[in-house]
Amino acid sequence: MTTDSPVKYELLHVCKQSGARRGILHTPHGDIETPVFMPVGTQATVKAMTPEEVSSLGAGIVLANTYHLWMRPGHDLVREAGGLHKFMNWPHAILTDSGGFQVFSLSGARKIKEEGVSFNSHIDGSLHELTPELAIDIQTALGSDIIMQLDECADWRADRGYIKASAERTLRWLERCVKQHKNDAKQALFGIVQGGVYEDLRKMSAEQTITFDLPGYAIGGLSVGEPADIMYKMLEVVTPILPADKPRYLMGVGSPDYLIEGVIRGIDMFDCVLPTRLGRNGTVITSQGQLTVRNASYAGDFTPLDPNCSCYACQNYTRAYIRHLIKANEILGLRLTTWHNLHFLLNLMSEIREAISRDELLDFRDHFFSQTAAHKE
RNA sequence: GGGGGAAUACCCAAGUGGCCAAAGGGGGCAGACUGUAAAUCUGUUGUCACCGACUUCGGUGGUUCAAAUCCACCUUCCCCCA
Repeated sequence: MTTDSPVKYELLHVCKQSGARRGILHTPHGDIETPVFMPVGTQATVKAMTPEEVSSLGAGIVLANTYHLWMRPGHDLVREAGGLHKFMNWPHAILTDSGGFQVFSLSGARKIKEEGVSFNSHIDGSLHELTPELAIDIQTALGSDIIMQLDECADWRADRGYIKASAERTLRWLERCVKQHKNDAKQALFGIVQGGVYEDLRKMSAEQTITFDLPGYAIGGLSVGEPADIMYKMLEVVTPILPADKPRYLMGVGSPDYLIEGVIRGIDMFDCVLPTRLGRNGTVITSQGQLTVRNASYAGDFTPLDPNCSCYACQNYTRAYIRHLIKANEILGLRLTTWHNLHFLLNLMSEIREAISRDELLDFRDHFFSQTAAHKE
C-alpha cells in the first residue's frame, strides 16, 4: 500500500549535530520542503488572508477541518464545487483534520461512544454523529491530499485509565478508518498516536499505530496545556518508534520554541492556529520574542513590528500605525499582524531547514533563544 | 416672561435614606491565546501609606444616628407655552 501512496516522504539530510531531518513531502498538489509549518484554515480559509497571499508567504500546504466543513457548508456542497482545492482557490496541498480536536475543544457539546462521537452542532445545536467511517467519507468528499483518522484528543489531565482507554479506542477507530479508506489513490491517510503524558501508553500507541503501515504518522494530544518538558519527553519516546521513511506530524504546535525543539526531536510537520490567532488578537511573534503591539507603549513607535523582518508588513508599516489600526478596529490591522506572524513562522522553518543542511541546528537554536531572551525584561 | 424636566466616575447610564466607592455598557489599561465555537476571552479602571484609610454623585447650606437619595437656595442645560 505504501508504495502506491499519493503522498511520499523523501529524506534528504539528517543534521549531524541534532539528528533533525530535512526532506521533501511529495503530494498530488506539489512538493513540500520539510520540516514544514502548515497554516490553519479551519473553515477553508486562513483567516484574514487570501490564498494568493498565503502562497506568496511560502506556504505549500494548509489545513482545513472536517467537522467545521461538515457542519457548514456541508461536504456535499464542497464536492459539488469540485473539491476543496477548487472551492477555496488553493492549488497547493491540503491536509484535513478529522474532527478529533473538536472532540476536545467542543467537549461540552459532545459524547464519545465506541461507535463514534455525537456532537451538538456549535452553530444550531442540532445533533450529529461523527464515526470513523463518516470522517473518511467527508474527507473523501473534500478531496484533501492528506486526511486524518478520527481520534480522540483527550484532556492531558484525565486519569491514566481514561487516557489508556481513549488511546486504545483511537486505535480501533484507526482500523475502521483504514478499512473505509480503501487504498484511495489520491489521498493519504495518516494515523494519530495518542497516550497523553504517559510514556508507556505513548509507546504502546505508536507501536500499534505503525502496524497499519500508513504513509504518515501524527502525534496528537500534546501542546494542550501540559508543561513543555513533558511534551518533549513524549516526543523523545514516540519519534524513535516511527519509521524513518514516513513523515512525522506533531499536531497543534506553533510557538517558535516548540517548533525548534520539535524538529530536533525528529518532527517533520506542524500546524497551529497560533500565528493567525495571535495576530488577530494584537500580538506579533518576532525575532525578539512576542510583542503585544496593541499595547499603549507602541503608540508612538515608528519602527517595524520586527526590525529583522523582510515581510510586507514590516517593510511598509510601523508599530504605531498597526496599533492604531487595531485600536480603531480596522481590518487591515489584523491582516498585517497575521501576515507578519505567518511570514515569521514560515521563514523560521526555512531557516531551520538550512541549519539542518549545515548540520548546525543546535547552534541555530541557541542563537535564536539568546535573541529572544536578550529582549525579555 | 410662564410652566415642566435634567445634572452620577473618562463617556453613556442605573441607583430616589443605611446592603454605595456607587449596577450595566462603552472607552482606557493589562493579561491570556498552540490539530480555531476566538477580529475572542479574562482581569482591571476615584485617591493613597491599597486586607485599611481618605475624598466623591452640579454648587452651597440644612434635616437625620446615617444623604447620590429628603429640604432650601444658587448655577448650568433641555423641552413646552408666550
